[in-house]
Amino acid sequence: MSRGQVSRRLKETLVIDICGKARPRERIVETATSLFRRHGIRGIGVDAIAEAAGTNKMTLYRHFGSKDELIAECLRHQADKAERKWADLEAAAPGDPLGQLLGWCRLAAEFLAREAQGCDLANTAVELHEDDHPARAVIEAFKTAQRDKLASVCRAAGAAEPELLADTLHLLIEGARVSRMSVGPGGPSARFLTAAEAAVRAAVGAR
Amino acid sequence: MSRGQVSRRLKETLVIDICGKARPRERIVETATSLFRRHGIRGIGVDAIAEAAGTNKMTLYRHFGSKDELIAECLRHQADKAERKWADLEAAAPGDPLGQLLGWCRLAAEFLAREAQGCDLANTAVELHEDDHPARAVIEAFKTAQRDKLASVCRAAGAAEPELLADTLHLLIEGARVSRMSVGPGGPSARFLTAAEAAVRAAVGAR
DNA sequence: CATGGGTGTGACCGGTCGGTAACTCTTGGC
DNA sequence: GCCAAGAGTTACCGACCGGTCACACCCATG
Repeated sequence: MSRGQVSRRLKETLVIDICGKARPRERIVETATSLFRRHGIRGIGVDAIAEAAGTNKMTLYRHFGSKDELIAECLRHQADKAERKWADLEAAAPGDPLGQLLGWCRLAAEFLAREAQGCDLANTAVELHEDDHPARAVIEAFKTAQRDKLASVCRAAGAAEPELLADTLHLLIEGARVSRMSVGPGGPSARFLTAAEAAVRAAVGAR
Repeated sequence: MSRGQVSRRLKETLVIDICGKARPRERIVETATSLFRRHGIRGIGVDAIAEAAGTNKMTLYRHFGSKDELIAECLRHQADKAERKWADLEAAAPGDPLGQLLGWCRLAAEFLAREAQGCDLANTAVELHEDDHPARAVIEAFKTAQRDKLASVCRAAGAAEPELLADTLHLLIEGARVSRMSVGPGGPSARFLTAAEAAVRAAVGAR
């Protein structure tokens, strides 16, 4: 009664307006990702996620089996999204690895200035404490892949020590994101771009 | 009954053997710190903390009022401990700020290799999501103070851009600690010392 | 028109959580 | 030896958690 009066058709329409996705599965992933971000993985319940996604707990469990699997799925989505960014970088500066590297620095700095949250993957790694959690493999694979991609671009750009430059840039961005969560955007993370560009310049010489 | 048979005197003795502290308040802080580290702040209950500290929930609440206040107190302890390290650094290389800076790099790298956990303060910043949580002020003050101390040493060491060097080193160590939690000690965090020393060398010149 | 897969609903389970109350016991300082 | 302060014990509260169940429902496909 009361809220249940609204016809199912109308409710779905409302949800589509809010979230832009018709199928429950994707609505759940999208909604869960943003709720995990806002409240932390342990800070939001599956019931609240399902309701916010305009569906219910049963449908959620039918799709994902457990909250832990839902977490892993959300991270997989985020990882895919991040990996697709490299294609944009290559498209923006084709055949110019140094340009791609500097583009990566600029893109990371923009994201840092715009978005309050840190990296979902890294944050989850901090929040989870079970070694066998399904999300752990996703996190490790993603972080390793990101660093390796960075290293290959550094190598192509002719850096003196490409592995060291890649690790340095990786540590800088990772540190900037976590620092932003501790002291906000006015802290050391504001100097990320300057620090990163200096590291690149030192390794490949002035442009 | 059963477990309660052991006299209070004996129980306290056992706890002293385990934890090295006689007074409940300090045992609780010590125990809570290590349990928060192992299970996460939301992953361990006050009851379990009290029991592990060889006391009980009522005593815990009489001392700290709430779990949130206990969290803040634990972080305060950790912050104090970390701030005391700077005195050791100064004592090891008195009047030699560059030596202190390199000593800081080496100390951080050693800690990184030895301890699996990241920074308790930073991890808590990631885990907590309430803006008005009592721990937030502790975290922000500590992180800011650490960066400022780093900056003053960089300045004394004659770095070309002391603020930038301090931010760079801060981002590197912060990134190394969080990276270690994502991909373990074999990842980019293993290159922290090399990257940090390179940054110092570039700003101060060869030693 | 029939059917079956995806979906919605509401109730329920056992467990855990942070926090409180009332009472007893122990101990150190006077 | 007394007494207050600190500490221990037990039970309890209401809320919420992840997860399951049985059942009704809608709608596209045949």
